[in-house]
Amino acid sequence: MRDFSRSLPMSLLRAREAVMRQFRPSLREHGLTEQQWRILRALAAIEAIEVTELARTAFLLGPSLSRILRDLEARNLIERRTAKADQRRSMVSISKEGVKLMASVAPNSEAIYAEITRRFGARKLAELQEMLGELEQSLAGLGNVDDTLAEG
Amino acid sequence: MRDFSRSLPMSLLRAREAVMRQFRPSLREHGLTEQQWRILRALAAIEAIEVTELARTAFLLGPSLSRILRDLEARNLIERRTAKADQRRSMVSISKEGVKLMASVAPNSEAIYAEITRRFGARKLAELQEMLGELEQSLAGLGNVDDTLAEG
DNA sequence: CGCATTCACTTAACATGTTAAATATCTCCC
DNA sequence: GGGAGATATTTAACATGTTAAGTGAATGCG
Repeated sequence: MRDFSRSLPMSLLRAREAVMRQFRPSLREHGLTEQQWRILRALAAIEAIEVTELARTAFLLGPSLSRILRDLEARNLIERRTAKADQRRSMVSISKEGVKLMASVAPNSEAIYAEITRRFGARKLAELQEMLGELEQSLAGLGNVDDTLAEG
Repeated sequence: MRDFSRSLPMSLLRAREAVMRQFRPSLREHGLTEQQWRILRALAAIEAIEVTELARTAFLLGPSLSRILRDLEARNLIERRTAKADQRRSMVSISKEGVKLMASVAPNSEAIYAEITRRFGARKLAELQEMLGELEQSLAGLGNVDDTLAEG
């Protein structure tokens, strides 16, 4: 069997960890996890958004998002109101406090991102992201592997 | 601020998820998580290994590994014995049952990996992994960001 | 209308990620 | 050889990942 430390999943995992390790300490100083930060950033770019759509944008599963929104709301970093037309849906938006917190984290975060870009190279970074996107695309249809390959 | 859905961490996260989504159902049928599978594969390649070294190989943090080893041992998929020379260390190895389980999962896993390679292209896959390795390398030294960039 | 179905979201249960602290053992140096 | 500090591993505590089940509201169709 192929040396698993050279497998694609491991390469992706290690690369992502190398990147995230740069951001986590700074986020932590502001009492934010990586996922909470993703949510705030997604909210900052928009007026208000439904929970399901936010899950798609921030790339979080529903249950995780549900918990995190509960906590962020308790910290007054976000606001929620039920949609008028459909009582099932709730509209989420960032609060004034949330915006303030983002403003205090963003410069640091930007500086780190800039340093990563500088070290790796802007062109290579663009190439890498292009390839990652293509990888995602090429696996997009391959949803139900177990129907075709599993047990085979 | 940069559209976060196009950021490097998100690209890496989505790409990895696209890949892992292919493997999880098959692993799940055998009662294994992604991390447990990584450990078994790491163990299969070697006679015995210390916990700390295994953590490095399987890219898991100590506390996670500690819990998982406890569970795998309870399922008789691995074996542990204390090192003679140093009572602090414990040597971990895969059990006969573990080997058997691996044998039952590996073909499926290999088939999925082959299909991913086919779809994305073997050459591009090699290029991608090369770039991921370079990214990791370029951030290797950048350990203590908060000493140089944070609060700046 | 009425009710089965679908939908949006949450809760539950268990596994892992992450940091800090605890525990046990070993090493070194006086 | 004895105690301070280092090391290997585990435990604790809290946050998220993952799948299944629950809850309440909307929808469709007889």
